[in-house]
Amino acid sequence: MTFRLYDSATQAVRDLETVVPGQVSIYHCGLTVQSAPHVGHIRKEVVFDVLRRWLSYLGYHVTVVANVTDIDDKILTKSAEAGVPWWAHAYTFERELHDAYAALGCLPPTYEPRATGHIPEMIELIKILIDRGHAYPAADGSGDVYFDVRSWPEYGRLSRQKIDDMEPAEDSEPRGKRDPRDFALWKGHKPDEPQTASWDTPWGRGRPGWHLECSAMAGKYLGDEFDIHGGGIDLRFPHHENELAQSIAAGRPFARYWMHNAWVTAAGEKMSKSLGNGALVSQVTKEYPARAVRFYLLGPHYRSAIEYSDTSLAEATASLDRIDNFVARARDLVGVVSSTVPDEFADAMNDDLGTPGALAVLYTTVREGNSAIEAGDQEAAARAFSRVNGMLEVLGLAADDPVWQHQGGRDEVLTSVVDALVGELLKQREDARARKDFAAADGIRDTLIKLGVEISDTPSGPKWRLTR
RNA sequence: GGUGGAGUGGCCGAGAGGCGAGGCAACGGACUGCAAAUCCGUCUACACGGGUUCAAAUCCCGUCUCCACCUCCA
Repeated sequence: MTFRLYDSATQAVRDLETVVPGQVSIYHCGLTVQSAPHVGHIRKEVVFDVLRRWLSYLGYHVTVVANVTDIDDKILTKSAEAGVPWWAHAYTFERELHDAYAALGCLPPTYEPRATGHIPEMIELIKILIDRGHAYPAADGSGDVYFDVRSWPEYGRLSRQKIDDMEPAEDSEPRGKRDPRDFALWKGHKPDEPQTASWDTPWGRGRPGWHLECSAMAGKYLGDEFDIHGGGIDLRFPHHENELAQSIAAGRPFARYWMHNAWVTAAGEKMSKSLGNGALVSQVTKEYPARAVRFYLLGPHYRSAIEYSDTSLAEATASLDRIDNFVARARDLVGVVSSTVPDEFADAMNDDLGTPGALAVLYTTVREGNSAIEAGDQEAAARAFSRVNGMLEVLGLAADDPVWQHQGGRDEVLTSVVDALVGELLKQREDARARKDFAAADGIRDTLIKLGVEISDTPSGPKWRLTR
């Protein structure tokens, strides 16, 4: 079975047919580094990380590009308010973005270009558009350069809107536009903006428009035609519509598939900074294990909205805990095994990245594995263990995946010391149990539980594991 | 006004004409000194009103409610 993906442009699930056989090129719009990322932002990173891992598992050579928008209106406004240079502001939150996606076990993109590093590519693209009659410098001499939507009959194709049905922009000072829906490719420098935030062009000093940079960078790193263009569903219009128009109007075939993830909601409403309901990644990963947060984000399908709540996070933590518990028991019984992936899991993943179905297979396999352990069936336990390993690896949830190693707590030396200490206490507890001094035995157990060590009495003696 | 999406059992969340996704919680049982963990079992749902069909959560018509995009947004 081949990998199939829902393409927002055609509103259909289609078999993945890549530009170059055996290779997949993916561009997903990164963040504007203007403030700290919340769970909603990071959902996109996790979704595309799993996509990338799955395609790699299928044998594709995957190239992922995610840009960093390090210059825009908000960055200029906020940095001015904070009294720091705009680029310092941008770097600060770029680092926070990196911390956030690393915290959730996301591999860094193959290339992560910054908008400000690609001004020449953008200027070149604007030239092509002007030459072809699809762009023009603003009539008011502001230095703005606009895309002429009326010159491009297909404008609105991606979001299936007709130009005349769209609400005209509200701010609408005409600003030298031919049509209110024309969007800025380039923004002329304004006197109150820092000189460092503008570059020379044939049309005067200025800075990039948001839409243009993605077209320019996608073209540079992935070529004129590439496979998958992704981002949050809220980017479909205007951002992706505009990217598509610019790129195709410039003679580039651009993306074959458009993949959009739904948002994270809080109390039913889209998580966003302006509503003040954004749960910061840095905060959430303090309250819940980072792997559990990732697990939570993979529970619903990527095209469904996902509700953020303490209940959901607590549930995800409990569920992952159960899986981890199986992994620990299985490793204890059968040692290290190889990794495989069950067919049903592969089917679910191949069907538009169906993580909910894939997780159902994971749970089922865990139950089968636990049953096998109960029954003392080593062979069946090993089989289940190897499948669980394989599934966890593909989902980026394997506890021993290098992406999690940087988050403390599982240091080897520390673990061996704790192991010895807990072992000593368990020996004392066993002695107490042997002389039927259950009060003393339970006292030791209660202490350990309080410290985050869970005890299980098994036929082969007591076992322990960390619960946090 | 235009475009897109949603309403599923106590809660979360899949599915998208027929064979009970799954998880969490709860309860009952097995196991245990007691627990924990684990396993087995119970909880048979699809906003509302019509219709099509041998068969509808799924298709069609209508109604209600909610969310999102059309302005910066993952």
